[in-house]
Amino acid sequence: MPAPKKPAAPRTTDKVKGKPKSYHHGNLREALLEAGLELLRRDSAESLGLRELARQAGVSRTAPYRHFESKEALIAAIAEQGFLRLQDYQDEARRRHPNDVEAWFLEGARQYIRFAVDHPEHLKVMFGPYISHTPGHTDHPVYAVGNATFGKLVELVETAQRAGLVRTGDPVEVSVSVWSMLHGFAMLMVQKQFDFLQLEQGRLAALAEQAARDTLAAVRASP
Amino acid sequence: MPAPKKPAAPRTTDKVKGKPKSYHHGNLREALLEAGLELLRRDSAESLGLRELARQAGVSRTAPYRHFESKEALIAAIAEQGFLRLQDYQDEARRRHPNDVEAWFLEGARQYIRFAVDHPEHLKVMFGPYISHTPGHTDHPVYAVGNATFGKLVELVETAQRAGLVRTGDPVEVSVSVWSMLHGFAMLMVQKQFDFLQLEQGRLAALAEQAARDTLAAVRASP
DNA sequence: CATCCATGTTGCTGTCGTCAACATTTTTTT
DNA sequence: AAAAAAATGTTGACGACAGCAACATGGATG
Repeated sequence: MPAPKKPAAPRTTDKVKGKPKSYHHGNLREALLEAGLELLRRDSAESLGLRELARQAGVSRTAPYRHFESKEALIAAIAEQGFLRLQDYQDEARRRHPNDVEAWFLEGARQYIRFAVDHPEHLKVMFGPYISHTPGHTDHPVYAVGNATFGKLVELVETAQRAGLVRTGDPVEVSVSVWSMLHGFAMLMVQKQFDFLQLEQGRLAALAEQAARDTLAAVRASP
Repeated sequence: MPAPKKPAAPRTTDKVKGKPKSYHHGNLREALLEAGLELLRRDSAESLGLRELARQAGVSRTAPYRHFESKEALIAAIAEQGFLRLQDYQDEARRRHPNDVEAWFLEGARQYIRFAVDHPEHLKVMFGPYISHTPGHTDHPVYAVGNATFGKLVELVETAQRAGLVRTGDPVEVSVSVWSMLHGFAMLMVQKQFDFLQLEQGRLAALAEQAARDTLAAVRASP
């Protein structure tokens, strides 16, 4: 009874050292995505390069091209992960408050910010200038996933409208305002643009809570 | 009566062609900034490189280093210009409605978005990931100018608070919400993130106006 | 077992940012 | 006015990068 399959990684975890002589990596694609996130977390910027990633994965410089068409494609793949994770965060908000639209809305806003706090590197890649938005590139999966994420927001807004919580009108228009507020706060925070305010410990959390509440206030139905 | 001084540019405007044999450019610093904006406008992205700029200015590759310490310093200088211009836009809002706080506030919001529409390349550079926010870099003039820009917003908020238009509380906290909303909308727009909504002609302007109104709603004093 | 094909490698080209050393022009000092 | 100093521009070089082409390897499939 020979082992029928070996889908798992033959290489366990060898970032740089330890080369178990296998010519094929076995799990390079995921290893590259993981290394990419790791790099973004540490170096926090542009420095992310295919060669560097290859090095981290213990593989040769052009090996990544067997799994990603280009550097941009790799970054787009990471962004795609990010959108999926953000959707998880949103689902969690809905799960916590299935019967209270206002609580759901507020928690959704908090969860957006929480996602930014937990995964800043994902957010930077999702909304940074790395992914080209020129027509022709828009067939990459990341766009579909991004759209779906926005779609979830629109659903929430529609529900909130039906409940009389949020002002009437084109739900997409309302959603754009909501998105703008949360996106703006999250990006400014993640990019450390609030640092010059010299906020004391715990003050940022208060700001985040206020931003969440203000997001609702921005689109709340007038009484 | 010999001409006492020649502070103006001996080279008029020669982007690539026409080399009036002068060894010194005479106005390289500004020429580089201008060329940088031009490049950002066209190529709309990362492609901005010191060598390319030097080429555009009709000068040799490392000449820019006599005026900017590094690529990042040049970008920071462009960003600085941007903040100053944004302040002009804000001053205009104040000038238009000196005696009506609500109109001033709304116009200020509109002017922020208008700045984004008129000068997207500036905005991208001001808030893109090009300028390092790690401690040690924060001595560049761009930070002071950026702070001053935020300070103007805080002033407006304080005035609006005194007039009973905007909710009480730490004006900085309120300002952060206002900034987040406008920044979020402006950045999403400039980065073409609304494109997937397939907005019809003129629809974006409606979205912008709504965003401006929602910004006020977000922090309005409860009646 | 022979073949195919996905995967990984080495070699190369053209680009970039930046440093060092040198050249030229302008300004300041003697 | 001559000489020294400062500002500005140039060429050469280094290391790093993205990406292409040609080649190598080894597991999967007949």
